[in-house]
Amino acid sequence: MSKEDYVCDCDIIHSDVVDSVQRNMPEESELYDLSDFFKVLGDSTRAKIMWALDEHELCVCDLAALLNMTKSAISHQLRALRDANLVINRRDGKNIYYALADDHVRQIFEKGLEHIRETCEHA
Amino acid sequence: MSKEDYVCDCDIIHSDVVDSVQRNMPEESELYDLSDFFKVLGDSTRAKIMWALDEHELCVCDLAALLNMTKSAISHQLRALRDANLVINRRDGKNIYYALADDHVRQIFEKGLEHIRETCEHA
DNA sequence: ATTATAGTTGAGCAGTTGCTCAACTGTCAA
DNA sequence: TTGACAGTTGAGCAACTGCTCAACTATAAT
Repeated sequence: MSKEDYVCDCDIIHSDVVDSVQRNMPEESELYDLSDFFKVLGDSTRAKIMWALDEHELCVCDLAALLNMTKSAISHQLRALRDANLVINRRDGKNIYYALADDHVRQIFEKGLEHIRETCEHA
Repeated sequence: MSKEDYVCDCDIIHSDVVDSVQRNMPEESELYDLSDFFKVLGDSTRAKIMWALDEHELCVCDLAALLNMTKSAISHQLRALRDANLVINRRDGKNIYYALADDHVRQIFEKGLEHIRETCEHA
């Protein structure tokens, strides 16, 4: 790959380091999936839903009442969370109950909370 | 708060559980900060930058060459990462070197990677 | 001083996202 | 079977986001 092939508008300063990092780089698709994962947590409505489900299994109506939003709005966000495998659901009669998908998700979510609490202290 | 004050378009199914979760709910601002934190990681360009900086301290030009993007585009994203306290920088002559802010950030980022790798296996 | 390169910044545009609205399905009770 | 309520879905709109472009600052070399 010659210099002309780069969109990059500068000389390469540390080509040895860049090459080394380049070689270790995960697949494009993997970092894409990773950012998609964080993107789902990166909305305050979904963060609230995640926090609530971390406390207790809840149905759509419960979440709508808790966050004072419509069932539709909640349902749209739950779909995003389901698609990202962050929550699971089960039907019981007319209600559909949602819960966090697994402990891994719980850990990341709680570690995030820890982080911002620490950052606030130091700021 | 009477039922009429709710935007929510449904009866409250489990008012006892909802009340209990409501009481434990962190401040609005805290969950807002948390989602902002995840939002910053929720973009593939920023995820790539974070991954690269997890490997090695790099200057803006290095990152531009590595991701084949303009300095401007990289700089804009680095600003977002700086504002969120995810990276730090130091000037050395004409170059400004960026690195991950702390181990906490590193842990969350790496835990996220673990998670999506596991999820892919199971899917 | 002048020039060159590293990096930042603000405006602007195209693409994305979150909510609303209305129409729909699924389950239960009378 | 009919009505009521839980939940989902797709279109549409307003707000937001990431990149480009051009103009800017900062440092170093001549």
